[in-house]
Order: sequence, then structure tokens, then C-alpha cells
Amino acid sequence: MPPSSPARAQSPPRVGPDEKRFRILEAARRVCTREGYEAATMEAIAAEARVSKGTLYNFFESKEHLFLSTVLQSYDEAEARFDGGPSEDPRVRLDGFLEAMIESFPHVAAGMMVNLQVWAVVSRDADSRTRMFEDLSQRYGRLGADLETTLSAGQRAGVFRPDFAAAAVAAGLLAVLDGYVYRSVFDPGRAGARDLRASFDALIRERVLVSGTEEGR
Amino acid sequence: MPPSSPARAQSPPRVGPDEKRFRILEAARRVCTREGYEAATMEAIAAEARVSKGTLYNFFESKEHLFLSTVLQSYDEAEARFDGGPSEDPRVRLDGFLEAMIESFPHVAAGMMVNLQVWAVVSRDADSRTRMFEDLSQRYGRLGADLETTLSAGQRAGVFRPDFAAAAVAAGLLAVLDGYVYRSVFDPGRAGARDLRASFDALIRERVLVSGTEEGR
Amino acid sequence: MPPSSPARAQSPPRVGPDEKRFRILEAARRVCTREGYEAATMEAIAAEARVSKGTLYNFFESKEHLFLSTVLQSYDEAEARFDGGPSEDPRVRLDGFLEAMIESFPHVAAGMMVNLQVWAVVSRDADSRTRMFEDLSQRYGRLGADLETTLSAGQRAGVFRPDFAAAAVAAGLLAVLDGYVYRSVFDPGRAGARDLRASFDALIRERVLVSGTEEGR
Amino acid sequence: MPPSSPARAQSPPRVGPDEKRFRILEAARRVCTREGYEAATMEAIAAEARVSKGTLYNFFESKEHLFLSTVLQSYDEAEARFDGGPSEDPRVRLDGFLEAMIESFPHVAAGMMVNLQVWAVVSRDADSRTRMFEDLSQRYGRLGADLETTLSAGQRAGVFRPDFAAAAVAAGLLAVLDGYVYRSVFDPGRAGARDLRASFDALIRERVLVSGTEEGR
DNA sequence: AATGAATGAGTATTCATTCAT
DNA sequence: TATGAATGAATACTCATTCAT
Repeated sequence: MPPSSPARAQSPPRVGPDEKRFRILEAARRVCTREGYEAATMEAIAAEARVSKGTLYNFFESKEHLFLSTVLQSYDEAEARFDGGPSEDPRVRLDGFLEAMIESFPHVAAGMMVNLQVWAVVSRDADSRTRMFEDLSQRYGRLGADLETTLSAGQRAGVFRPDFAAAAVAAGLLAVLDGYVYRSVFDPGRAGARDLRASFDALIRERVLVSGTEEGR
Repeated sequence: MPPSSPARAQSPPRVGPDEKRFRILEAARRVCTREGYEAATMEAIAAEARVSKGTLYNFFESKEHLFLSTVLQSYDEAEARFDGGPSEDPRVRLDGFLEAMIESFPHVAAGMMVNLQVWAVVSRDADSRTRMFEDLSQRYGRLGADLETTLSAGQRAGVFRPDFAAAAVAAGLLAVLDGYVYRSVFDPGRAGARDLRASFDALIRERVLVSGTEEGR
Repeated sequence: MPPSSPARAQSPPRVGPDEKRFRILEAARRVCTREGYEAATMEAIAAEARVSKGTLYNFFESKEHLFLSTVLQSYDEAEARFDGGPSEDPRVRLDGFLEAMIESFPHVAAGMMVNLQVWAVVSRDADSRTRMFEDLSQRYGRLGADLETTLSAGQRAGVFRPDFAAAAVAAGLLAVLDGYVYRSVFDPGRAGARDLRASFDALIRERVLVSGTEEGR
Repeated sequence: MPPSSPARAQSPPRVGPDEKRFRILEAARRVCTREGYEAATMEAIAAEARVSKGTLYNFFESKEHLFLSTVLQSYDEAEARFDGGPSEDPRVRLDGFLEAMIESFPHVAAGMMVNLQVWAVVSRDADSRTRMFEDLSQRYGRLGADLETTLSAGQRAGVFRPDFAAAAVAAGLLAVLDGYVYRSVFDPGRAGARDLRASFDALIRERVLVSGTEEGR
């Protein structure tokens, strides 16, 4: 027997607060993508989420907090996707990273303009900016450290070439991803997942793998 | 004898319209960098440029047009800086590109948030967005084609390794730059000119140059 | 027992949206009469109606729409008043028209400046002008046709003189009213309801009635 | 020999200040007719008159004064036209009045909206309103007195019917004219010079003239 | 918890007027 | 006398936020 009262069976299916919260976040993202941050009025977001304006304020303190949550959620999602997996073979692990990035590229690219605008707004308050940028910085730091560890492990194991600076390659790899995300905004024709893969191949895989290891096998 | 025309020596140093226009553009950039696009009121920009609000509208049709001009001007400046020079040696030419990028990196990074916010605002109008993004796309296209030409020439001349896809490296090179610009916004400590150079060295120079050519000389 | 519903007796007397709408229209009329259209700021109208500026925009799309509603409402009121009644005797019916006009003259005169200024503003947009003027034209047409019908009926019945052009008299009658309204703006001392009646008597009643019918009784 | 210096014969024909003043007044009238008072900017008037904005202020103290002059000039013109002429026959004199009104009707109608808007603006200042309305009131008073004198003279001379109140007819006559001017704004199809004449005939001429005097002669 | 009418601070833009040339 | 660039006061309108129901 379901926990909800049988007497309310005829009323419309009640949605839980988590689902409503999620609906609002998605609505905010959609409206902001379509119209831009300032043009994304609380009115429009409420309509898109099919709730009232007042309900928005039951879930989020303010417009700024709502969008901050939007951004933080998108970071969490991205981080979850970017986990290279538990493999112990550095080659497999690197490949996992790269493929995860290529796969999530369209989604990340689509959300970039929202994130950037929220940065701009949040940045007006020095404290918020510091907190948000520190959070981001740490996420990038963790990801970069993971990559660097993998690369170094591969070098020690002899499956990666010894003649590259692991840290510079790890940071460069992230930069290539971000650069493509950025370019995809205005030049989607030359900055798609396929192009990203080609650059990853040319600059990362072929640079890192011991000759003959992969291609010559 | 004063440098200005003797006939008007007694009048206060009048500024020409070009100088005033420039002052307004710089003021807009500064205020937007400090406060964000929406918080950069025409009032504040006028005060920063030490002109009246009305004068802003004598030079620019609207806030949007003012910031559009700001962005276009920054693109022109960047393009001028990124010219690799006329050398015929592909190695010298590539080096010219990379050094120009590293050198102008701080300036480009500083202007990024302004540009991105203006994108977001301009994008509300489909036509403006198309025009602006087409312009950007072409600038990137020209730069990428230049780089690719240089890389291919080096391959044909035997001074660059034959085993890389010139187009993918050219596009990746631009992506590395953009990625660092992006990261510098929230993580300046790990995304400075020095870090950019390290990634360029590891991913571009060492990937592209024939072993022994440069490092072994 | 209070006159309001007992169930809500304890809450403050809430005004319905219709009453608020009416209050705003009246406030707009008053302020515009006092200060003129341009000087009648939305701020001032809101204060006069004891609502906030935002509420004005909840009821009316724009200042122009607000005043357009003001004018249309005043036309409706005037038309309702100008109905000569259902009498079948043309003399009674004509008298009804004339008396209604004389009676509503002060009210119509008071609203004239507002209406004229709104015409001027609305006329900037060709479509709005066409619509508004067509509406007015039809109202005048209806009224003129009614009058003409009454006059002709009286002629056929032998209670009105046969030697006048009904259409020209009907149109002239309306013109006399409008002319007095117009003159009352700057010359109220010589353009009051009493003067209007005198001109109606001299130009309409004595012109139209068969000699001896009224004066000779 | 012309008063202007022969030595300037080759320069463009200089216009005198009176002509320039007139050009400005005409330009103001045209722009205000087209766009309305508030939308008639000093900029637009200057352009229409082919002078600079500064020159406007050399001739008129302010926008309000400029338009006040416009209106006063139009009154002077109208008054000059409405002079019935020096005839001693009341019938000829009345006819002169009526024909002058019919003839100048289109011009008066065309200028009405400008005058009304200027009234509205000038009225914001109580003193200006009083002055302007007093002026207008006196002009109407003079015209009405003239008409009344003519009508009374005709009655005493036996060429006009004895059974009408001369003052009420005189005032009514002016009202008919004004009423048609007013209606011509929104209903030009039914308020032209021809309609005005018909109403004048039906309400004034046929009311006033002794039967057989005119038509039967 | 949900609603949406009411609020009023905040801003881009206009335009009459001035004044240095 | 003529010009037109510069000025800044003034105002319609928006929208985040509140709160009575």
C-alpha cells in the first residue's frame, strides 16, 4: 500500500518537493539559455516550471541563489561524468577521461552561456565570487591532479612516453576541452564533438602514447 | 613653441571626437569588468569617461551598441597582435604565433568577461547574434587557416614531424589558448602566461618539431 | 450587522479589481485635466489613485493605453446620456435630445481637454488614429442619424416645419453643442449651459417647430 | 539701386530676419501637425526650417514661446479673414461673415490640433493660461458683438425676422463653425466646407432672413 | 504550501537649453 | 549672428520581492 492516503486517490498525482525543485532548476536553465540571465524573469521561470512565482521563493532565497544552484548542479553533473573509472591501466584510464569529455561535450557546451552569465552576476559580490571561484578552482584542481597522476603513472609504467611534462599536458588537456566549449558557442560548425576528438587524438593521445604501443599493436 | 597649432594655443586643450570616443569605450570596458554588464549603468560609464550621459548617446545609439563597439574593437586589437609576422621559416612563424598569444594572454583574459556578457546580451536579438558570431567565426577561421598553412609548410619542408594532422593541431592550439583564457577567470593562480607557455611547449612545440631539431642543437 | 458579508467582516474592506480600475481611470482624468497629458506622469496618477506605479501597469499596458481607455469610457458615458428616450412623439424626442445635451454639457466640457490631448498622442500612430477616429465617426454618425430620423418624422407628421433640411439641421445641432464645448474651455463665462440652451432655442427649437405650436399655445 | 551691397551679389541671397522668423513658425506648425507637440522636437523644427537649433533660440525664448507665437499668429490671420467688410446692408454683411468662415474653414480646421495642444501646454502655467484665454475670449467677444450688431441692425431695418434673439444666434453661429472645425478632425468626410454651408443655410440664413426676402426676390 | 496582486527602487533614453567657436 | 556638441533633469517602464488570502 502506498504511503499516500487512499482518500486522495482521485486528486491529481502530487509531486514531491525534490521533483518540483528539479523542475524549477531545469526551467531556469532553459529560460536563461533562450533569453539570457537578465531577460529570464522570475515570472517566465515560474511559468516554464508551471508553478507560481511565490513557489520559486519557497525553494530559493532569490534569483541569484536560484541560478547559483543551477550552476552548482551543472558542475556536480559534469564531475560525475568526468570520472575516468577505476581502471588501473593508465592507458584505459586516460581513454576513459577523454571519452567522457567528448561524450559530455555537447551538454557542457549548451550550458556554458548560462554559467558564464551567472558568474558575472555572482561576481558583483566579492564574497560570493570568491566562494564560487574557489569551488570551481578546486574542482579543476581535483580533475587536473587525477589526470596528472594517471599520466605520471603511465610514464613510470612505461606505457606513456617519458618526454613530456605531465602537469602541463594535464592542464593543456583541460584547456583544449574548455577552448572547444568556448568556440562551440559561436562556431558550432567547426567546434563539435568530432573536432574535439581530432584535437585530443593529435595533441594528447599521439603525444603521450609510446610509439607502436597503440597504433603499432 | 607648443606642439598644437599656434593659432589656438590660448584655448584649453580640446579633445577630438576620436579621443572622446575612445575614452568612452575604455570607460565602458573598465566599468563592465568591475561591475558586470547590467550593473554598468550608462550613468556610471559617463562618470568614468568624464562626459555626460547625453554625450554617450551622441556617440553610440544605445548601451547595446556601445558595448558591441567595445567588443569589436577588442577583436581588432587581438587580431592585429596575433599576426605571426612575415617569416618564411615555418618554425619561426609558429614561434611568432605562440609568443604573440602568450604575450597578449593577460590582456585577452582581462577582457573576456566583458565580451562574454556582451555576447549574451546581443544574442537576444537573432540577427545581431548571427552577425556577431559570423564575424567571430571568420576571424577564428582566418587564424586557424594561417596556422594550418604554417604547420603544413613545415611538414613539407621537413622541419615539422610528418605524423600529425595539421588542422587538428591548429584548432587544438587555439583551443588551448581559449581554454586558458577561460580558466584564468576563476583560477588565475594556475592559469597564467607561464602555465600557458608550459602547455604550448608540451603539446605544440614538442609534438610538432622534429626531435633533435630544436632541443638537440 | 455590518453591510458587508459577515464571513469577511473582520478583514479590511477589500476593493475589487473593477473598482480599482475605475479609480485609476478617474485619477488619470483628474491629473490630466489639472496638468496636461505630458505633465500627468504615471507617478502622479498612481499617487492620485492611491496605488503604486506597478499596479497601473497591471491594469493598463502603457500610459497611452490608459488614456485611451479613459477616452473610450467617456464616450460610452456620453452616448448613454444622449439617448433621447423611446417616445414616439418627435417633439418629445427632440426635446429629450436637447435637454440631455444641455444637462451633460458641463461634464462633457470638463473632459474635453483630456480627450483632445489623447487624440493628439494617439494620432502619432496611424493605425491607432484610424481606429479611434473611425469609432468616433461612427458614434457621431449614429447620433446624427437618430436626430435626422426624428426631425424627418416630425416633418412628415406635420409637427415640424416642412421648410428645413433635416440632415443639415441634425448636423448643425451637434455642431452647436461641440462648438459650445470648445468655447467653454477658454470662455466659460459666455459658454455655459444657459447660453447653450439659448442658442438651441433660437436655432433649433424655433427653427423647427411649426409656428403657434409651441409659442402660441 | 537695391539697399543690399552690390559687392555681395555673388553670395547666396541673404534672407531677412522676418522671413527667417516666418519660416520657423511655419516649420513649427508643420512638424506639430505631423507629429504632435511633444514629439515636435526643437531639433526637428530646426531641420524643417533649415536653420540650426541655436537660431531657434535667437528668435524665440523657448519652445513654449515659439508655439505660443505660432498660435497667436494663427489667431491674427483668422481675425483678418473674418472681417465681414464695410457694407452697410446687414444682409450683405452677414453673408460676408458666413462666406469668410466657409472659405477659411479648411485652413482653420487644419490648424486646430496644433492650437489645442499649445493650449494644453501653456495652461500648465496659470498666468499664461489666463493671458491666453483672455486674449481668445476677447477675440470671440469682438466677433460675437459684431455679428450681434449686424443681426440687430437687420432686425431694426426689417430685413431680418424680428422673432429671434440676436445674441443667441450670433453665439450659435460661432458655435456651429467651431463645432464643424472640431468634427472635421476625426470625421472629415462629413464635416467639410460643403456641410458647413448647408448647416449655415438651414440654421442661420433661413432662420434669420424674412421669408421671400432672399429666395423670393 | 501555493498563489499572484501589489509594490517601488532602479535605469535606459530623450530633448530643451546652453555656450564655445 | 549662426552653429551644433555637450549637458543633465525628467520619465515611462520593468521586475525582484513580499504577503494577504
